[in-house]
Amino acid sequence: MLNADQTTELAELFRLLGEPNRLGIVTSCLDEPLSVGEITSRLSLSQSLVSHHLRLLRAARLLKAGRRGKQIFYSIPDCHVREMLTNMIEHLIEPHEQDDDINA
Amino acid sequence: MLNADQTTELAELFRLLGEPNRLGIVTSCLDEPLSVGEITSRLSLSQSLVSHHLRLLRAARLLKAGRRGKQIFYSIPDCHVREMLTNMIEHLIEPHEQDDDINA
DNA sequence: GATATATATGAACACGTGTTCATGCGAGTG
DNA sequence: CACTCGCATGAACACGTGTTCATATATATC
Repeated sequence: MLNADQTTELAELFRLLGEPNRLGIVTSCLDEPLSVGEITSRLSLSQSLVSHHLRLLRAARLLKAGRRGKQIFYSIPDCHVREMLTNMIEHLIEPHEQDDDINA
Repeated sequence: MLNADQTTELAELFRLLGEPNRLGIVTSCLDEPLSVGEITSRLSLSQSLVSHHLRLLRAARLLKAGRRGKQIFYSIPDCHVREMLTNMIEHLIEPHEQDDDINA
């Protein structure tokens, strides 16, 4: 299916989305590009923290950056990321009996 | 978009997929249900480790378990998980100039 | 029922990582 | 050109978490 390196690389993407604040940053950019300041105030996080996270998300191409005047706006780079998030949200809200058990 | 609790819950799902061994376990079950023993030998991991990971994945409904004879087989529970993985893989292999930079 | 096989669980350790505080940098503006 | 605003970076700490070793459970088979 996937070799070890690919798996590690893919896991790295998921790991980035696996931190609440970071995921919040990504999802907040789903509707419209947001400036760093906007993200900071909407999520009530320190500006430093947001910047640290944005750097990682940008590097992984989970967000893309673009300057508009003084500010830098972040947005979702492609449809795969968007659809992936959609699917995961659907999985989350999907009704489910907690058949955690072996018997299904 | 998503409230804080939903974001945390969703992040938890991604966090689980964000560990290479765990992601390997999930993706190895993409094609066909696999027994714990099969997973253990294919990924060359300790049986204990695999079981620990399976427990978490099962609880998060990223995998479902079913007994067949002596063994327990794990498989992907629904289409959302499968599609989500597909999208993420496509995002991974997507050609990209490393425009990590602000200028796009 | 006893033994073996397949999987699950618990405790403990080593390590990575999210966060903060302080500071640096660069583009726009007067 | 100096100044400021918006964002980025670096160091350091506190905490969570993946892994292993040892052991427990449960389902088949004899």
